[in-house]
Amino acid sequence: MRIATWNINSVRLRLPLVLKLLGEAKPDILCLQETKCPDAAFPEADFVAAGYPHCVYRGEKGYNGVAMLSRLPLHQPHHLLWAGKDDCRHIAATLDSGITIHNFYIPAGGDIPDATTNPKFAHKLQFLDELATWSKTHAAAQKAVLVGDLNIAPREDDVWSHKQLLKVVSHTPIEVDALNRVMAAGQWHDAVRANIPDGKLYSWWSYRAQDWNAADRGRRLDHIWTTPPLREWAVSAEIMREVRGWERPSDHAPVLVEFKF
DNA sequence: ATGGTGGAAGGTCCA
Repeated sequence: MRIATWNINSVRLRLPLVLKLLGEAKPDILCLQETKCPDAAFPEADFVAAGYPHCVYRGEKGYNGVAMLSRLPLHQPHHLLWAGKDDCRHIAATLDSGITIHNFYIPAGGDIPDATTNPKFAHKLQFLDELATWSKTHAAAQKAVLVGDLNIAPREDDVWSHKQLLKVVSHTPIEVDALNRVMAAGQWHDAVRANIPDGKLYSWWSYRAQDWNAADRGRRLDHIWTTPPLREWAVSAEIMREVRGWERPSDHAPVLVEFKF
């Protein structure tokens, strides 16, 4: 089974790219973030026609939005409220095997890494704090996969320059510590780094570079984790960097993990 | 130190 995650930055604008990815990478489940699409306008019929008959999605106009496209039946679709909002940053569903997939879009956090002056950063930290609390009681013993745009690059080799990004939201110590607390609380296992342990690895490159590929100032913001019962089942991982070079791309590349189940 | 781009809007906000 192959599970992929991709921040698509408008599922309607990039519908042809999603269909191309489904055709080329053939994931069994593709989790999307930033669909920016109300549910009534979600292009479900296109995904059904492409061989993904089981779709769950939660969107709103303009911002946020998460979805899962699946070849396999998805049961008990649901979501939880985070940081006191109901803003389409989480959706979950369970496979026949009893494995639950959680798809998250964690707040980006704004520009200033200070929770006292920047409400967006405070929101991000509150979301992470609640995710840690929830992970402690709901994750470790379960068969679960957590994927998504977590908007944090935790390791030094998850960013192009650790030193230059220490004060840049997505790689500040306060965020990295918060994400590490989530991982510890749920005993979450990083299935991507477990399979690609060494070297620089990115899943996002800014639109603001003249040549994103040549500059290569990326960050690994998108993640696929498992709980301990599934950790040995994740046998390979890939970040599809070439997709960032497709026409009118998302600024994120898809991340894919293959499981032996 | 600054500004750079892209999406959904139809203002600006968000990333």
